[in-house]
Amino acid sequence: MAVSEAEAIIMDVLWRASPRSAEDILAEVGPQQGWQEGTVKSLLNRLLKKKAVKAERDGRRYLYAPRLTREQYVSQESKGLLDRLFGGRVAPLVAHFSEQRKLSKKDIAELKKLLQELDDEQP
Amino acid sequence: MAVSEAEAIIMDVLWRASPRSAEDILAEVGPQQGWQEGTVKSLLNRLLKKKAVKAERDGRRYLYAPRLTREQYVSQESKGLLDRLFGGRVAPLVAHFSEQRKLSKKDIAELKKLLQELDDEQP
DNA sequence: GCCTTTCGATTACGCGTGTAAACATAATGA
DNA sequence: TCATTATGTTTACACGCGTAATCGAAAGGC
Repeated sequence: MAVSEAEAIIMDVLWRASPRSAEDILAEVGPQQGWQEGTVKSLLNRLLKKKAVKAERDGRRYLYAPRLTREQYVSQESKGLLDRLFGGRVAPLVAHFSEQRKLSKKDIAELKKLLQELDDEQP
Repeated sequence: MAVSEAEAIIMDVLWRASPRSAEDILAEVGPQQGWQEGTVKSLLNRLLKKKAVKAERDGRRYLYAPRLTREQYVSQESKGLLDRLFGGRVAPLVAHFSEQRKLSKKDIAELKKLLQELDDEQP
């Protein structure tokens, strides 16, 4: 089963640093999201059930760590969107952002460099 | 409120051609999705409630047409993903697909052309 | 003028989600 | 030792979604 949006916020905290306790996670995400203890605990339990995180006992409490990597998650999500909306092809996606004026100077520069590198590695 | 995934499939039919009757939509999408009449009608009603489609009476029945454009929908969805996963920047997204070997020759060629055109229009 | 067919509208129902309260349990402090 | 605290587990509840069955009304057919 898929990691939901609220769950992904918890994952984000764990991707930044792990393993960490529930208290620790709450401290980082609670104030910002307006979540309280029970909410974070529930989300952690659902993530455990989905095998997206693992928990290791540390005395009285648990320390949580990702099992699903950020790369895996990002891949699933972006492939889903690419397939649903752009026929699975990257160029139309970029064209869309270009039309939407969502390409910054920096993006353009980086994209050029990226394409250059691709040329270099496959002569 | 957001257009859900099943609803988006109905929208797709309407984006391809509209206005069309519920019967018509069912014929196109039912067999393929395994949906039957009631399902399509419900989805249409939810889309009406969300103001994503409009309905115009045609004798005994209605003809449905998009109110939300495909462009709008695609923009919302892709901006959402971009912001959530790539800090709102396009280059990292493309880099991700590149690392994932999801860039075809064709993509690369089109991207080069796109960047070239961007250079041309802003000398 | 009724009966059947054709549409749309309403209602239903199980499941996941967001958000937590309530409960259980073990450790700790008085 | 007994109440309190700290943690995790279970239960709750409203809401949206996927999927339809049912209801209601209008339009023809006879």
